[in-house]
Amino acid sequence: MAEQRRLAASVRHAPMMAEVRLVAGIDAGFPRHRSVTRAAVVAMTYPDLAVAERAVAEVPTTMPYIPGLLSFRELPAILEALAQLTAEPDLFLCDGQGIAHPRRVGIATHLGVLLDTPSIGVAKSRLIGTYDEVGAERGDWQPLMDGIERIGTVLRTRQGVKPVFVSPGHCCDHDDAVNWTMRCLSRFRLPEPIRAADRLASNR
DNA sequence: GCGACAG
DNA sequence: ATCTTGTCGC
Repeated sequence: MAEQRRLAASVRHAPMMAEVRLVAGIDAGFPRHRSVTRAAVVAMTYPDLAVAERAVAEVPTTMPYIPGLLSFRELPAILEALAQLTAEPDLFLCDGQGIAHPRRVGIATHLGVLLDTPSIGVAKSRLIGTYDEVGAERGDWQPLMDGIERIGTVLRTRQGVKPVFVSPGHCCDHDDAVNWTMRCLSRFRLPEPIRAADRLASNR
């Protein structure tokens, strides 16, 4: 937690200005008894969303899952996979929270700060925060709040499915987080880069 | 002391 | 996250 408080001081949120040509999805899986962590990175061109490069890495699991400390469990494998990547993505989409975290350093933020690259957290469920019911249409959203502070957005990415929890990771703002999530969507609940990384990290 | 709790 | 059986919709 002390490390997270230190990282929090380096986080920047300002509207993204640089153009995005390559978006990378990040995810991790735990094959056979969780003793191994497998991370996957899939870089896609934008706006075509065509796979440009992929990387997978496996490392021994060293930490249990502890709510609020997820990045320390998954980042070692993720950094290993990123080291194998030839290209340098302009933006990272991570499976998990950005600043929608007790100390504002979810896995997307942690990764973004380490790489000093724009990143966005797209989580399938809530870690912290309160929000009002979200409209049923694709694109409908509600701010995710922690007291008086806005920490993210609860976004309906598709009609008839549970909304996702989007939050800025590093070097972007709430609008960027929502806009880039929407731009990387096809016909499913999660953005294409994350879906691709998800499949690579698990199996199939 | 009692719940809540990304993946 | 992972496991596992069954059901729903296109």
